[in-house]
Amino acid sequence: MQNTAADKIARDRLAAGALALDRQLCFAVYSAGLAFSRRYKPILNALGLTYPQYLVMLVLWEEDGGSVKDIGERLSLDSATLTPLLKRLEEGGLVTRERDPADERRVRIRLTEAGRALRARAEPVPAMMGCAIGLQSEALERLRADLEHLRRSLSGEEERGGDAPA
Amino acid sequence: MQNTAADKIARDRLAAGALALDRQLCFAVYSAGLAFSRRYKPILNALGLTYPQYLVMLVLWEEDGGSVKDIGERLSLDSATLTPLLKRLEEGGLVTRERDPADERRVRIRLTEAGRALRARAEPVPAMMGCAIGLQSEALERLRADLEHLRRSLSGEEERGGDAPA
DNA sequence: CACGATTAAATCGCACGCAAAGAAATAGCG
DNA sequence: CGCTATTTCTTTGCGTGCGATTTAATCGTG
Repeated sequence: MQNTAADKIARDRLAAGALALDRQLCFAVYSAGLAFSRRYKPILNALGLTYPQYLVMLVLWEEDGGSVKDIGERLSLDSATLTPLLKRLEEGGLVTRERDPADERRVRIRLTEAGRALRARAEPVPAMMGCAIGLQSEALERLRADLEHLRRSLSGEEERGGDAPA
Repeated sequence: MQNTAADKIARDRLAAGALALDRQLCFAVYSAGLAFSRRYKPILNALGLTYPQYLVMLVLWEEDGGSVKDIGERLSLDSATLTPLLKRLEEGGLVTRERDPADERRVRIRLTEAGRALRARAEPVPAMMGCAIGLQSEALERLRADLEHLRRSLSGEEERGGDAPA
């Protein structure tokens, strides 16, 4: 595989096409997501949480006592992911898992006292992360909103304002 | 945990704080990333690739013959992630893995004929994904650029007013 | 009430993503 | 040259994500 100059030119022209890594929105999102989780890791480590566990705790701090499915809908994760994660939170003493007496199919997740107490220690986390981001809050909010729109489009939750339903 | 109306109001005020899930940029990125990979899955399945494998192939289609480290730097993934992934691509007959004779620490990754041929089948993928996204291309590009900036900030590649070489 | 359909979790298998430790080769320095 | 430090890749272990399957409970219909 010797590369002649002509070969390289030919490859570069192809690379400039639709498959160019650097123009993939998906890669930008993927890569930013990894960067986020790496940045969060040492901070959340101090709280004894992984990044997905932190997200689950955010849900619970807003709305305690939901079922596994409820939490899954909030985060768009399914029970195959959440069940083991929630068991680890339970082992860590942050939540309890109990079958709902009114519907034994459901498992209700409730914060323990330790789980609620952890909220205070998590309070400064967003500000700490904010320092790591070089964007003004208006730009941040626009970016967040664009991503939410993107997620909705990708999930097929089209919300008509221009997107013709198939 | 009976919820009185007062409790709920108290919780909502807390939820409106910095820890509110729906105002976390990190969650928007995380969630959009998962939505992307779910959307890509059936398409890439037809090519016999996972989503991270697809990203590696994008790199190789642009620049063949790099080392594991080279690919890792392009995608910001380390060799612990890439080694097994590349072995699977090798098993699938898409790449070869050979120690570099000039430096036996390196493993050079090269596309096989099948690996190069797969490019043609991948060509329509971006257009297929484009249809799934409800944004104009200008907005898309702005979003992509914002995310790239975000990734850089998070990775500590700060470039305040241009990339200051360390 | 019976019984098939649906729903909610759990379980299993596989592929990441990464920290930590290990192995092999090279670089650097006296 | 010799020896240590560094670089590159590999391996191991753990925690996600998720498809597929299983189990148990509830729903809907007759």
